[in-house]
Order: sequence, then C-alpha cells, then structure tokens
Amino acid sequence: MSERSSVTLSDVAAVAGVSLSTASRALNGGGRISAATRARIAEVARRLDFRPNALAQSFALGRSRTIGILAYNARGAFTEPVLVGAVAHLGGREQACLLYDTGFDPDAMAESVRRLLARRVDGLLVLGDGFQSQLRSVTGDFTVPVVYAHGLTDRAADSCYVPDGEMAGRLAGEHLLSLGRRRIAHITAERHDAAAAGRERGLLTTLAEAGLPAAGDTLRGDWSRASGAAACRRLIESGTPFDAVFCGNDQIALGVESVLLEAGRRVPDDVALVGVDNWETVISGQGTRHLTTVDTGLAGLGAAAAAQVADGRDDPGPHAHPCELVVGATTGGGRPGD
Amino acid sequence: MSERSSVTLSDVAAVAGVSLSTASRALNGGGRISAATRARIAEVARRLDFRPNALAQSFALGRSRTIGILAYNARGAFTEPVLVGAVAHLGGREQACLLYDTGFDPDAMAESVRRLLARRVDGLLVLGDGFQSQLRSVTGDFTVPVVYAHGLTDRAADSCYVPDGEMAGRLAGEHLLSLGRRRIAHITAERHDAAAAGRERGLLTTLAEAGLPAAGDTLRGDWSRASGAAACRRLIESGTPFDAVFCGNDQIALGVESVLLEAGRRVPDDVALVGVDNWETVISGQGTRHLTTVDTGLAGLGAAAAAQVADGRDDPGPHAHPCELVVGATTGGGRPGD
DNA sequence: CTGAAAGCGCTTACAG
DNA sequence: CTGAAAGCGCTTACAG
Repeated sequence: MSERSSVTLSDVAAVAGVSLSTASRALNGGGRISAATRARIAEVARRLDFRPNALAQSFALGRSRTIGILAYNARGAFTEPVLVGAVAHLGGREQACLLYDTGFDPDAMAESVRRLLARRVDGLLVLGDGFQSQLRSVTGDFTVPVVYAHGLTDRAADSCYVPDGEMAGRLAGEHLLSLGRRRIAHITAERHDAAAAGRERGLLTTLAEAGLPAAGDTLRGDWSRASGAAACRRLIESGTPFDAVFCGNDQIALGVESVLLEAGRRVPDDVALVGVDNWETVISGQGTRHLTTVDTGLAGLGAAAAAQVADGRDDPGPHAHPCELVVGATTGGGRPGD
Repeated sequence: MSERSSVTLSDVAAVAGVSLSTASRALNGGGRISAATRARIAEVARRLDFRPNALAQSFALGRSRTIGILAYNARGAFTEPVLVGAVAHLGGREQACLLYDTGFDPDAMAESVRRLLARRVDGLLVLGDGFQSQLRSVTGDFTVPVVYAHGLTDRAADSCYVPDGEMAGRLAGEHLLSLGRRRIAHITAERHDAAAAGRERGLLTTLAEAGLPAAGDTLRGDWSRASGAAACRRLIESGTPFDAVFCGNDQIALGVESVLLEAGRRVPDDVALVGVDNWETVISGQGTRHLTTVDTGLAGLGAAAAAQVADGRDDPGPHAHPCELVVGATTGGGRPGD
C-alpha cells in the first residue's frame, strides 16, 4: 500500500490498448462502449489498482468535492454534535468540508463567503448556534445549494433544519402521562426563548389533550442548574402538589433533583423527572442511564442537512427534525437510585 | 458578491499588460520581479477582486489543501471535541478535511487509507476514541505527515497527542489540598483503564508529596454515575472519615454527590467533590458552575494535533496535552447549593 | 463504438 | 527582470 499509487488513466489505457478517452468513458459509465471493451478496461484498472487523481478530476469537472461550512460558533456545546453529524455524513460520501468559524461578525462572514466561492465548494451548510434567533441568509451569494442547520433565516424559501421543540415537549408529556403521573409541573427558561417556548407548547398541548391542567404555572429562569434548583424551591414552597417535573433541559433537571433529594422527596417514586438534551455520557455496557431526557437529535439533524446539501436537493422552508425520548432512572428506567 | 468571480489570472495579466507567468510570480512572491511590476499586478488583482481558482492551483501544485481524518469512532462522546477542535483549527488555515469514520475494522481502515491517498491529502490525523489502548500505525502508508490524537500507536516514532492524565490528578489533588482538605478519597474506574490509572497516579503523587495518605484505598467500578453512587455507599459504610472525594470523571462525581445528599452530608461543606471531563454545559452569563472538574482540554488537543499535521512539522513521540482545573460549587466556587 | 484534440487555470523550469 | 511553453491528469464535445 505504501507505494505511491501514481498509476494514471493513461497507464490503464496503454495496458488495455485503448485511447485515453475510451478508458475514461469506460470507467465513468458515459457514452456507448462495447461491453467487452468496458470489461477489459475495468479489469485492467482493477489489476493496476488505478485510483483517479481526485485533484485532476476536480479541476476538470469544476467540482471540488468539498462542502463549505459556515458556523456562528463551532465550539458551542450545541453546535458540536450538529457539526460532527454533518462532517461524518459528508465523509461517508467522499465529501470533504471546509469550516469557517465566523462568530457573529458580518464582515467575517462576508469574507468567508468569498473564500468559499474561491474554493469552488459544491455546497454550503450554515450552522446556527441554537440561540441566535435569526440567521443571515447567504443563499443569494451562491449558485450551489445552501442549507441552514440549527437556525432559521429571514427568507422563507431557505431550507432550514431545526430541532422539533414541540415534539420534545409532547414526548416528555406523553411519557409522564403513560406512567400515570397527573400533576406535571414545568420548569424552564424565559418565555422569549424559542426553544423553551416550543417545548412548553408541546407539553401543554399534550396535557390539554389529556384533559389535564399543568401543576401550577410554568416556572421560569435560565438554562442553568442553579436556576432549576431555585425554581424547584419555589415550587415546593408554593405548596402546589406535583408528581412529575418536565424540565426545559438536563441542567435544570439536575438542579431540580438535588433540591428534591435534600427535601427528602424520592425520585422517581415521589416525583418523576424528564429533561431535554441528553447530555449524560452513557458508556455502552457501563451502568445505566440516570436522567430520562429527550434527545434533540442534533447529530442526525446535522447529517440530514448535510445530506440535502450533498444531494443538491432543493427542499425549501423549515424542517422540524424529530427528537427522541431516552428513558433513565428518573422516570423508573434503569435501577432505582442510580 | 453574487457574480461568479471567474476573473482568472489571464485576465489580470492582460489588464496589467504582462505575461501569465509574470502575473503568477508577482502574486506568489516567487522569482525576481521589479517592485513596480509587482505592485501594478497586485493592484490590478485587487481591483478585479481576483481569487485564484483553488482547484487549478491544487492540481498544478499537487496539494489538495485537505487533511484526511481517520476516526475510530467519530460520534463518540470523547472524540467529538477533539474532532471539532481539529476541524476548526484547520478551517482557520484554509485546510479542508475529509473524515472517514472507520470504526475498529482494519479492512475499513485500509480502504480509507487508499481513498485518502487517492484524494492526495496533505496530511493525516488519526483520532482514537480515548478508550482503545493502542492505535494501528499507518504512518508508513503515507509520505505526508501523520499525527495521532487521543491514543498511542505501537511505533515510538509516531507523533501522538494524549491528555495528560497525571496532570488531571495533580490539579485535583492540589486544589483540594489548597482548600484545607486532608482526607481525600478516590473513586474511579478499574486499574487497567489507562485514563483511570494516570489520574490516580497524579493524585497519589500529590498526596505523597504533601506527606498525606489517601483516605482509604481507591474505590473502583466503571465510569458510570451508578458506579460512583455505589462506591460512595461503600465508602460511607466503611466508616473511613473523608472530607473530599476525587472522582475519576464527572458522572461518578454526580453519583457520589447524590448519595452524599441522601446521607445528609453537605457539599462542599462536609465533603468537597472534584470530577474530570468538564461535561457540564455552562451557558455564558447563566447561573454558575456546579461541579468542580478538570477539563481534559480535548478541543485544544485536537487543535494542537491538527496544527502539527498542517505545519508538516515533525515532532515524534507522545505529547501529553495539558488539562485545566475548572472550579465550581462542589469545592466552594459559585454560590453554595447551586 | 472509438480516437485525436482541446480545455479546465494554474505553476515553473527554461530561455532570453 | 520577463515571456513562451510545457505540464499537472482528467473529461468531453467533436469527428470518424
């Protein structure tokens, strides 16, 4: 394997006793070629372990086999899985990727767009950070496909992949109801936060469909563990009875749980807990999952968005990417006490 | 920006009134060129917004501006940050990357190596998963630089970047000692686990240097929260007095904490807790960090490894990448109870 | 069905 | 210091 495999198409043609163009056509499936010739050339190519020089091919075809990725914050916790999902999917299709981590600076973005154009990328994937409410549309700058992930743009025709927040709330609600819980409280971030709002809508819709009210008003704060803990104290002090809490994310859920434990309430016996994000690292074969959560499917979302770019498919508008319930000990999965 | 910027080097040469070769040399800094000519050509290039076609350049130079990445498990929790660190670093240097996620299958790896060779990658980065004890060396298959991250190979001359596990243990130990803790217990994974062993060595060395014994023998299990909880119960039952626990990772620490809370011991007042991994998502400006932990610096490790590949630097042997202590509420940082 | 030729847009010895 | 020319290894009309 170590020898530089610089056997070229000319070599193949020479050995097979045909012209360069015939060899090329035979290998690429184009044009009419007699089956016999095609087979002979294929055989020679195989025998010589011919691998077309990708650089020459790209140059001739004007296709770089590279997808550009423009990230608002590549290192953000919620961008990483999307990015990895996209990069892994692209690799599986022999597509390289070129990442520019622009931050939120419009000038940096514009410069990145120019560089991407010069690199002749075959498509562009723009990654929001999951917080930025609105992404800048750059679709007009490109003739190749542009797809957005983890954010929406200002253009309705742009193809945007976002997690299905309502589904997250629905899955959590349905799971808790199926466990017989009837007094479900909700602790999450502020109302103006789009992610919080979607998840809440899903929960409340599900409860309403079951003819149940929520256990008290939604308690709000930020996305932190401390905020969840504080809200849980308020919930307990309010005297509202509750047998489950749907938490806007896993950090909140952990904060809630610690306050419950200190207050002597047992999880899940007295109170079942569901978070969102699936942030817990569960190494396969080791232990059991502690926190029941909704996995927002960010890696799959990245892969789906990448797939559309790579396909050159046009599928305009927002796409709500499905999420998935993952059951752990805090709703009775796994061993109790884990 | 929308117009296809297909102004070519010939255009620049024509407008500047020089030959193609002169234009090329002027822009690339090569050869002797009169300052005046160089300036004029540069000016024309700027005015025309000339961007060399990267595909043509790559083809002519035989350099793809692409780094291959071979991952044992791209989607693994501990590979993601390394991968993102590497990809982001490479993007900043105009290097694309082509990821093959081979799993542990040697045939898939061999095939990926062949494809990478055909793509004429400028270098290769091999990503271990942080568990695999030994990586397969593929350095011999390439003439371009090969660097390994998050794993060691069987060849001493290979350049390998791994987290400095001993440093993690030292940082944790020193932090707890500086807080006045003197009875430090240790709960971690099995002895044969390289990561566990390194961290333990660091802790024990630090304690020994301070003339202190550990609080009891190291308690072992796996990397899960449940295992941490179980070990903590054993610790409490053993009657060994302890005022701190260094936990092999964050999951273990969370399990330990829940058992402490149920047992009525206060964190950090009665028992301080340090984990490893920095798995907690702390959104800037929201709340405070709960768990004190050692960040193993995986993203930085990925970037460092990528830098070496991109530089084409030769720096043989293992490189222990530094980690960093991150203080949270479980050792008194942040607000108590968070 | 097959081949000779042009072309993709650069870089780089080689002459002058 | 500058230019004419070859070459990187493919693909693809265009003839035959």
